[in-house]
Amino acid sequence: MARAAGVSQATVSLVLGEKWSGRVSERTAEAVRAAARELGYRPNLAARSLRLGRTRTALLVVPALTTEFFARVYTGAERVAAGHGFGVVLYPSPEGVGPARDPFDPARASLDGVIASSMAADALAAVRGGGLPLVMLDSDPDDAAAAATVNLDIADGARQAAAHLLALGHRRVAHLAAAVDSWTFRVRARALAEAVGEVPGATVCAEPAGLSVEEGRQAAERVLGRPGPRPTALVCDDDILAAGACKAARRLGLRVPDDISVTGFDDLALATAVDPELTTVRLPAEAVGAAGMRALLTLLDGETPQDTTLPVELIPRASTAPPPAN
Amino acid sequence: MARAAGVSQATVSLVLGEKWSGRVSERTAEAVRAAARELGYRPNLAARSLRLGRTRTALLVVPALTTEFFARVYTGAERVAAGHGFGVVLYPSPEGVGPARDPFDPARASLDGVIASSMAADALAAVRGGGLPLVMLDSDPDDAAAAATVNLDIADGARQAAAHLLALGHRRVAHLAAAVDSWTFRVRARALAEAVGEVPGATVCAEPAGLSVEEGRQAAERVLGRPGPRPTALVCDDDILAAGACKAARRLGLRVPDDISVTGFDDLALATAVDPELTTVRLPAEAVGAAGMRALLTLLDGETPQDTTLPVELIPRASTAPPPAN
DNA sequence: CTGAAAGCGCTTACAG
DNA sequence: CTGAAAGCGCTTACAG
Repeated sequence: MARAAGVSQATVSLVLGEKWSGRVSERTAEAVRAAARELGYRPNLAARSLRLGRTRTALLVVPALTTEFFARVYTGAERVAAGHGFGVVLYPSPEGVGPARDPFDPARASLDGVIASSMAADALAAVRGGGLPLVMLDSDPDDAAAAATVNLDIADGARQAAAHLLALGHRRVAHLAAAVDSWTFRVRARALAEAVGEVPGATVCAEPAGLSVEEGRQAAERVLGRPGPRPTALVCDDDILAAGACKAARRLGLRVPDDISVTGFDDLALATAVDPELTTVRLPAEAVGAAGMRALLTLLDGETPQDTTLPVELIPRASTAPPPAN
Repeated sequence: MARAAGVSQATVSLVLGEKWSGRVSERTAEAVRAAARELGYRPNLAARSLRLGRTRTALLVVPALTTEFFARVYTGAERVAAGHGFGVVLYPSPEGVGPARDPFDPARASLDGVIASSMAADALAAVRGGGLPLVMLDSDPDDAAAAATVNLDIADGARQAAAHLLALGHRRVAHLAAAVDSWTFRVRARALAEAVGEVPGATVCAEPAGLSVEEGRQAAERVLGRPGPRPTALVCDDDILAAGACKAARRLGLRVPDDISVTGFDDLALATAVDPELTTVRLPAEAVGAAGMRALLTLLDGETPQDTTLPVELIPRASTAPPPAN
């Protein structure tokens, strides 16, 4: 205890907590700071939490940390949290096999709030009822369980992709749809269908695919191998799927983008690692995390955060071109 | 407090802490459990930490969370931690611009130990001197600061890549070397040079590259565009660099693997997302995280963990082949 | 301007 | 077998 080196416990707390102005003399304050520096003193957070009844810790529930996208969401949330003396604890859904873990051990009891992605619905179910303030990410804004929602303008992104392809002259588009029952993917499907439906003679058909390169490749091979006129463009629900679609095209002897155009969603590093580089809808993952954390902080302040919808942007690259003359 | 619903505080603590056998009657124990269930009682972790002087929290220091590799390291560490009632807090090094954050705010004071990657050296410097138990990942085993080290057999991986290429008939290999001053990359360079040096007439030249697809591409273009006999194989320090190398080859009109072979390190999802799929040295990232956490737990038990070296495996895929006849 | 005291919710000897 | 009490290190009224 820094008390040994000067004054009383209360004074130390005041000075180090920046609440001393007009209550402690400048001389004393400086003495306290010097002693703290000397001793390398750090306040005990457990004691502070106990006293304050808050832990300044948030739980981020994500489907899996091994995907670049959610790693970035975390990064954004964490940065904002740090600026407010908050910490973010991750709760990645148990992926694959393995015993389901208790999300509250050891987190729950020392949590102030939860930020959750709609894709981590299962994990979230365990957290529900905790009565903790909840901010949902990329989710149905009408979900009553969430005190606030931070969304991406996903529908607009799907429309931008459709408009890009339509303007290029494509009329037969296939949608490689993520086989995940989540609000964000339903929105993509609906917006895409509507946008394409507005152009006479244009059609979309949807093909479900698990979220992996391999399953994307298989789904694309199904679509492209089907009898009847072949689609000239593949709109994929994310970049991973799009990478799989490109592999499928190549296997079938089709060139991207000359014979078939491909678009993705996310703009992961993968989008520019593959060749040709992917035309994709960039989702500002870090901004999502940051906005989620801000909303949670607002909630903890007893105020009502505004629902946010972040804009989204199509990045045209080398995987799209006019359809083959034929 | 569950006390209201039954007995004394001490009894509740004993029962819920599974320390009651022979000290509390079965009847009382059951009554306590029932009451806890009823009230949805959760012990306050801050109070427990304060009392026990331990927080059951570890800090994982990594260079950046946005890379799939470290996301997996975290996943492994987290899984082990959870099995022991421990939490893992991430401290990603400040990447790019932005104010350097204080790694101790709010983590430090409530940390029991640190697990750190050698690639996060800068961030670690801030943590040093904290006097916390430290487990280093993929680092120089002679580093005195670490109480334990968890390593990958990186040298063997480099040797496997070299042997694979040499067996295929390659004699001129170039090394796209990560431009990061870290033990793990120095080991790769040395092991590769030694392995190639053992074969008469075989040569390696190293070309530094920043760890991105774009910088990998540029470095590969420098190597391949140089006057004199062109290398027939490119050994890259990671998969990202290898993806860049493949793009460079294609830009120069060279086919992978017919004209030039490429290998990577890591075996990220990226390795099979690109076309052709990458021959690469698979590093068991999750196992590294898990072993790191186990070592830290051993340390916290007052025992001395053994240094670990995890085996590594070359995965031959489509980016390597015999050199062109010529 | 500064200090003594209470109390946050636990766990762990110590009595009984 | 069970309870009363101390104490972990803070912060915040409350005195002085």
